[in-house]
Amino acid sequence: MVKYESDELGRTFQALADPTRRAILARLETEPALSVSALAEPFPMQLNAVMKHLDVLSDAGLVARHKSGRTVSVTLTPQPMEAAMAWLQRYERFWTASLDRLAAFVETPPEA
Amino acid sequence: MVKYESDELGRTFQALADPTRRAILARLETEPALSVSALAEPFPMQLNAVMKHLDVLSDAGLVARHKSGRTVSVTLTPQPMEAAMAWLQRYERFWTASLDRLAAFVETPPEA
DNA sequence: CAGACACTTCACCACATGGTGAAGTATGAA
DNA sequence: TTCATACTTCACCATGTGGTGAAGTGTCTG
Repeated sequence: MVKYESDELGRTFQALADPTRRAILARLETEPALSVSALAEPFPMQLNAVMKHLDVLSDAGLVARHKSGRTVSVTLTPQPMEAAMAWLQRYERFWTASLDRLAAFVETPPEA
Repeated sequence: MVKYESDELGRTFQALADPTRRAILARLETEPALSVSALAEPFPMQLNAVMKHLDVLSDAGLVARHKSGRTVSVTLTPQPMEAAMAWLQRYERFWTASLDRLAAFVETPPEA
């Protein structure tokens, strides 16, 4: 279980897997620069916990923190999502054009 | 840390976060129905470990298993990816049209 | 039936994750 | 200088995750 590799895409998906983190990103979509405490305020958890989520998000490159004075403002840097979208896009054909073909595969014997 | 909720989207992203599982899905994209052992063969781990990955993938609804005789064939059922794509798509504007506007946000003081 | 084969399940392990409370560190204000 | 504010870090905890080896189950095959 070494996980020494960089695996950018993995960190992106991992970061997106938590509902709290998705909520943080969703808030930053409409309010483009929020302080850490403003971000944490709506959540039913301690500031520490939100900090850890922010650590995961910035390790994944999805947000950036900028200290100005004693407040730290968090901004969206969603470029890593582009790679995630691109990865998913390879499967798009399965739920658009050839859904019936997929259904056929599902019923196909294993040696086909 | 209850995690009682269903959180379909979270399970999807969680399933996609592991490189082994992404490799499994990638293989199923081109070879639409593979047996469990055929799927496991290229990986440097025991069959058990691959089984656990398949459990995660089928819990997320990304693959289906169909037993026929003593072999089990695994097929791609990537519908949950559609929701994941849709979620990501909300952020698409940030890396296409208004990248310069994003850059401006990054430099904006926190109270803006 | 006996045995191989394909898969599943069980018990276990090390490390990651998501939370807590409490203490620590700058920085702005009185 | 003193104190509150805004984060950060530390120590800890329960549970989840990704792997192992070994045993169990159902299905062909000789």
